[in-house]
Amino acid sequence: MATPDPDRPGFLLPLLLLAGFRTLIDDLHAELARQGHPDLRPLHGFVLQAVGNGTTASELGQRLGVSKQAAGKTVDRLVALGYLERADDPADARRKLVRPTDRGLDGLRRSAVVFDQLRDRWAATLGPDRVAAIEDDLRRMVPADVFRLDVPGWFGT
Amino acid sequence: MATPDPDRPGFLLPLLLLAGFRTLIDDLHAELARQGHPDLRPLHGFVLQAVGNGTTASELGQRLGVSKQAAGKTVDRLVALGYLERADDPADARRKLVRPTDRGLDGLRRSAVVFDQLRDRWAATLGPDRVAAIEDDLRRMVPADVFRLDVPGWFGT
DNA sequence: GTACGATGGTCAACGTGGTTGACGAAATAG
DNA sequence: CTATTTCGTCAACCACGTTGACCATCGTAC
Repeated sequence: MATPDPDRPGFLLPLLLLAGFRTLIDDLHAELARQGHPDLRPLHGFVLQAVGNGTTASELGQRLGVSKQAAGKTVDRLVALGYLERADDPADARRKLVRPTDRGLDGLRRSAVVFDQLRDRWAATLGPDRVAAIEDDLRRMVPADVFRLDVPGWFGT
Repeated sequence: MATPDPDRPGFLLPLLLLAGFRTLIDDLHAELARQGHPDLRPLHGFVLQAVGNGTTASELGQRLGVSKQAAGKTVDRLVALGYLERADDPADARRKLVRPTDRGLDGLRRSAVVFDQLRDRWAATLGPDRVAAIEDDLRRMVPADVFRLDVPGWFGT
């Protein structure tokens, strides 16, 4: 059975939250692919956001809630794709700074624009107040330390 | 930066939807672990739901939107964990029926109960009407073919 | 100034959840 | 009876995560 059992109303909520998320993410990446970023994966947007203007792999791992090794591997892939670059830290020979490239910044800016458009589309259907109400409600239900990115288990399985 | 840029309001919605989903799933599995199912992973609930009273690996793959090979591997793991069992189809020697074991049914029932309790908890905080409103709104925004389970990309990365 | 603990990056091995391609066995269509 | 389709499986691979180990470097304490 594909759709959840109506006798189990609790199944509906997580399913719809996931479906809503996936809808937005799928729309985003379809649009990003059209705009010259076909190899940007759902994970990458979060990583680029977390990199910001520059960090290290360890700090990135903390922000994303994963090990520094996992963060390092993800950085490797994004470097290979041309979205990030590494540079030595002149002040500390152990640290390697991770920075977005121009392409990385372009992807990030386009993501922001597309997400804004998608939110507008939701507002056009549901009304701006209901979208804001969903955001308010969810913000009340998710623990503050889950809403921040620096907590384990944000993505992936 | 961990929290999204407030100048980019669009980032908020997907982040909160994911956070809401993860909060429910994390709470569910913390409770399931307490109730004797510590090795049930987030994915497994969907799979058990999709198996229902019995299917084959191929059909399961279609329902879950993944390849039959991926479905087969997941069934392997759930068989090893004691949640599913395979049996030959007397009517078709190619097919192998996949059925939940008693333990699988127990996990499924407990998941349903816990999800219902979690939804009640949300209703106690937000009010039953707002929870229902979130469900209604999300149902309007997700394409029907995404809400059904038999579409690619439901879980995982 | 040197010894030492904490930190940053990397390597290796592994687990899980996916993919595609190939292939044999069994059912079905002509 | 033969051709095609379907089911299950094997193999190779990829993305993303884990632990454990290790070395280089930094900061501190003596």
